[in-house]
Amino acid sequence: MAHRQDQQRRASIHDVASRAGVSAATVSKVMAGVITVKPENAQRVLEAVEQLGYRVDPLASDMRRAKRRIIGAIMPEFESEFFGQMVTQLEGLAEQRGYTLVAASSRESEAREKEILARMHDWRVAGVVLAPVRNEHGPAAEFMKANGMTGVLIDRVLSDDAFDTVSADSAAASAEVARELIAKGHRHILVVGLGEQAATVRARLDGFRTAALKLAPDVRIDVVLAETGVEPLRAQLREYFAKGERPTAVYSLFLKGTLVALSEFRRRGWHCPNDISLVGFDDAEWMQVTWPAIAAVVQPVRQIAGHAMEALFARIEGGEGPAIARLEPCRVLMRESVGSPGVAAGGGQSR
Amino acid sequence: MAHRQDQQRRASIHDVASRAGVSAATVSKVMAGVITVKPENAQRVLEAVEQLGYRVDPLASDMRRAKRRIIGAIMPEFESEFFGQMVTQLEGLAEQRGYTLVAASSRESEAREKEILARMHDWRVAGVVLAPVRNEHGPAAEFMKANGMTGVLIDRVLSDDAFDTVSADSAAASAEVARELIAKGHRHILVVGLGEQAATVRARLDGFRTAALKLAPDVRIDVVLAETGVEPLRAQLREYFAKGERPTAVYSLFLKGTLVALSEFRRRGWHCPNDISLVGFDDAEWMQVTWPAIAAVVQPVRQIAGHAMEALFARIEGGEGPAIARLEPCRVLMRESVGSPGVAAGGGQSR
DNA sequence: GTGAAAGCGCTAACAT
DNA sequence: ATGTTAGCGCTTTCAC
Repeated sequence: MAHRQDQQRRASIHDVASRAGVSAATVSKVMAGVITVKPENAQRVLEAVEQLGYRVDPLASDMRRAKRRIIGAIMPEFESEFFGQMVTQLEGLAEQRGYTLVAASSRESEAREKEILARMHDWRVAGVVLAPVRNEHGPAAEFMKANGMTGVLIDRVLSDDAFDTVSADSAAASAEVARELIAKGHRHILVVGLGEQAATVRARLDGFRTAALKLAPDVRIDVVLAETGVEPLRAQLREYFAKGERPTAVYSLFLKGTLVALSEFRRRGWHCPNDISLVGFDDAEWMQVTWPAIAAVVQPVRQIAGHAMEALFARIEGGEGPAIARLEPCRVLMRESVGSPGVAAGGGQSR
Repeated sequence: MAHRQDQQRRASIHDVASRAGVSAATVSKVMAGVITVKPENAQRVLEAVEQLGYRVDPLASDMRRAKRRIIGAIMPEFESEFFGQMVTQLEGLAEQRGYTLVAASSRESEAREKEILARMHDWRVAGVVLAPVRNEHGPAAEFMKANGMTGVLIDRVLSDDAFDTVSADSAAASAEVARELIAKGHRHILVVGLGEQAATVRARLDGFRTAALKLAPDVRIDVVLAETGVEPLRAQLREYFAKGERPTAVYSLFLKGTLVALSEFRRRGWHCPNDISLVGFDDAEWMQVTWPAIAAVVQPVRQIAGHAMEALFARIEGGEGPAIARLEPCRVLMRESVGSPGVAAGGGQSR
């Protein structure tokens, strides 16, 4: 059993050194795993460490180094499954390399995003994984550039010339959604999104439109894009339907949009898929247990996190070269919320 | 505009000092807002700070202090709305007091929980907000006690004699659920939960049972408690229904249980509320947009976070006295998933 | 192989 | 009011 100096001041490297009868420098070497220490001494150090319950103070240790072994992660929010999983993944990957992840939420505010980045710079983090609120051209990326910070951009980005980027292959996934909807016979489709998320929304919209028009030149694609915020989107959507528009399917480009669409369907008494079909970008656990289950594009969180960290550490360890942009393939899960127009679904809905 | 030493080594307190023609100590005082500095000098310091883009290194600054201005937060997971909101709240509250929140996920593992705590101790955090995997008696709380760490326990706890605790008033909320279900005429109710979360589950179950039996002594309450993990719960639930049991309502004591219940209903082709009613502890955004909307107990995240931080900082600032246990009142949202047995719901479900 | 010395960037006592 | 001194706990030359 290790005896600890409970409640007391924690043992420092000097305590260990004197107990082991060596210098602090030697203890430091043993802790760092340097092999040039006489086995006998190493043994005594290890014993002292055990007896005193000594542990290296990571912050003090980092003081002397150039970069601290801390990775900063900035997400637009923590409340959704996607970003929750992302943080969990990033945390694990950082840990594996002996780094600590410090995560912060920009709460969908670019101003706050920049403040957090400044704080992370103060902390002299080794690198940052930034999921920007809008896109790769925000003030945060600017700040990172201006201050020579090393970082990787993820999610709401396409590519950048200063930083590596990793995101879901929005265009390809959207094209697949288009194929599915067209194949089911949909010829009037509404796409909803948030203009704020510029590049990503563009990619998703273009990917969808291009594929859809190619397969069915006569398809009508309406677009409701709110510039900013979920509530304005709700209002615009309500207005759109109030005009009497009656698409047979809705493709939502982001999770909150899917929720808004569902709640607008509720208001009007429409059921999926009989009255209207629905597919959303971003999957969530609940989508497979509701009736009907909601079709969704599943983003490969693990791959995004993995490749982001890979790229980040490559840069931290001095990797040079032009910024690379990765697109990770998504899976499209066509569930019960999608049907064919004019064909009542069997099973679930009607009783 | 501030001129920064872009890319270069960041300005240190000495750079500022020499540029302002004062000593580092004076700069330190100015930065700390000490008023005993001659206005003229303070002015020059501020100018130098501006010109060099100087910012205090919070870690270096903390080296000299007893406690570091870091708060650790340990959550069982980041993927659910509840803990996501919790982290967001805690982050904001820590920030307000000039502290940085470092959040970590124990991934529902007590072993990992303890490891993280040890790491936080290494970091010499000023305090910890711990949402334990099981309850207040786990190895993590033990570790905190043994090492004289200051902390607050939240969520899956009731009370403790070593640490302040803050959690939802599970018993009261469950009693309200019982009242609602009994009032609707339910006399055969299934409660599902996770035994792991001992104290909390007990409180929820007892609160429910006591209230229900008081109002309707003839009520039959079945209980399916998996000891550990969601999948075993699913299996037990399946077995329960396979026996031909047919309660008119299900009360799930935690979010994942609600999802499992819904998916089991799906398997059997049961709809809420006509075939069976459902209420779950823990609300989520999607629950109000599905059809039917799912009834839920809403935990007061802000209050829990707020009071937890209040208690924590009181201790950090030397507050003595016996540990207090706070219970925060919940709201119960009875939505469409709850009906009366034998009475078909109007509107939504049938078409 | 090992230890003494010199800091990392900052703050807190103590003089002045 | 300000500067000097002495570290916080650690790592890292660089002699020995």
